[in-house]
Amino acid sequence: MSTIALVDVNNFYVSAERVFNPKLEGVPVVVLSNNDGCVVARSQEIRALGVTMGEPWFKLRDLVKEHGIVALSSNYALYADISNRVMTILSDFSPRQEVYSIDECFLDLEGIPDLTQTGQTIRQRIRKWVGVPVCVGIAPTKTLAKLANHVAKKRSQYQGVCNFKEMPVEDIDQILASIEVGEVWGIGRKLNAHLQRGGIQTVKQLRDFDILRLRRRFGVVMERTVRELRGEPCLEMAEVSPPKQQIISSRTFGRYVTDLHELEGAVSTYMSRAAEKLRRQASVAATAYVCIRTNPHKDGEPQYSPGMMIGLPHPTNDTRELVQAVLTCLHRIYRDGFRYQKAGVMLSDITPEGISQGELFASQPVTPKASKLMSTLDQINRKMGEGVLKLASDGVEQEWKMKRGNKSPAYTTRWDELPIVR
DNA sequence: TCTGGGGTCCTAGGACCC
DNA sequence: TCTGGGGTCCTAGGACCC
Repeated sequence: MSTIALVDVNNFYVSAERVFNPKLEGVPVVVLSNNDGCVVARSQEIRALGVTMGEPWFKLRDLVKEHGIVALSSNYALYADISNRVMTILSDFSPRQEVYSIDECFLDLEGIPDLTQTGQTIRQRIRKWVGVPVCVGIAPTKTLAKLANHVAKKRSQYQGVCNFKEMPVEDIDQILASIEVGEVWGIGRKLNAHLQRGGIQTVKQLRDFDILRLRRRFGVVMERTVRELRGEPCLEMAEVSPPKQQIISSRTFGRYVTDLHELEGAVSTYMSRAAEKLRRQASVAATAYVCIRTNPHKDGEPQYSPGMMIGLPHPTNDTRELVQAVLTCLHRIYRDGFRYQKAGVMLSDITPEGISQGELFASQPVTPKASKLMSTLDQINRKMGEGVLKLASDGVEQEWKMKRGNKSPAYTTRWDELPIVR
C-alpha cells in the first residue's frame, strides 16, 4: 500500500503577493494574466464575490469600485522564487518528491508514522519559513490525495490536513458521496457533463460504477481514474521531469500590430525565448512552427489566423537558424490589412542534443562554435537579465510588448527591488 | 477600449504496406 | 454490383491539467 501526500499552496499567486505586502491580507485581491487580460488567481474574498477563474478583467469594473478590489499584474519572477523555497522545504519531508506544478507537489510518505501530524508540521513550517498557507491531502493514490487536499481546503474542521489513510471507510464514503464528480482530477467540464447526464453525480457513484462500461464509453484514462479512486495506484510518482516534447512561446501584444516588420520583431523574440528553453534542457528540435492571429472576440472585424510548420535542414538549437526558419514562414503567411493581436512559435520533434540521427543527410549539425556562442548568450542573459543580449531581428523599439500595469516589485530576485523595512 | 500561456495524453481516421 | 485482413505511422483534434 502506498502513501502519497499532495501539498498545495492556497491561492498561490495571491498568497505570494501577500508575503511582501501584508496590507493585502483580508482584502479582495486578484492577480491578472499577461496584458492584464483576465483573472488567473483569486483570494478567498474574491471567490466569495462570485468571480470565476479566467473571467475577463474589464467585465469586473463595477465590482471593483463597489468592493475595493486590488488587482495585480502577474509577477512570475516572484512566484517562481517563492515556489522554489516551498519545494525545497518540502523535499526535506520525503526522499521522493514530484513537483507537479508551480504551487503543488506530491510527496511519497510511505513508512512515515503519524501522517496527520506530519501534515501539520508541513503546514506550520511553510507558513513560518516562507509565509504562505498550504493544505495537505494524504491517501493511497495520487487521485485520492488530490481529493483529500480539496477536502482539507474546503472543510475547516480538518485544519488544513485531510488524511484518508487513517480514516474509517464509512467516513470516506460519506465524504465522497458529498463531493461532485467534476472535482475529481481528470474529470473536466465535458466529462462532468457526460457523467451527470448518465446519472453519475458524486465521486462515490463514479468510484462504484461498473468499470468495464466506463472504459468502453470513455477510454483508458477514465478507467485509471476510477481505479485510483478505489485505492489502486495507476499513476507513478515522476520525480525527474522528462524533457519537454514541445516548447511553445506565444504572447498577446500590448496593442494591435499591422506591420510585418513589427511582427518579425515579435516572432524573433518569441523564438529566442523558445530556443533558450530548448538549450536549457539540452535538446535540439527538427521542426518549427509559427502562427499569428487577429482578435477572435471581435465580431465584424476581418479574421485571419494562419500558421505554418517548417522542417529544419537538421535538428538544431541555434537561435539564429530557428529565427530564420520562422521568419521565412511568417513572410509566407502574412497578409496585409489585418489587425493582429497575437503571435506564437513552437518547437517540436525534440531530441537530446548530441544524439545525431540521420547524419547522412544532415547538411551541417550544430557546430562547436555555434554551441559556444549560444551558451555565452544564455549565460549573459541569465546574469544580466532577460533580453539584455539579443538578435537584431528582435527589434529595438518593441512597442508590441505586453502591458503589465500593476506589477509588484521583484522583491526577491532583483537587488534594486528588495523590500525596504522601516 | 479591454478576453493568458504552456503543456500532456489519447483516439480516430487516413495513407500506405504486405 | 460485388470489393480481405491485418499492421504501422502520421496527423488533427479533443480532452484534460495548472
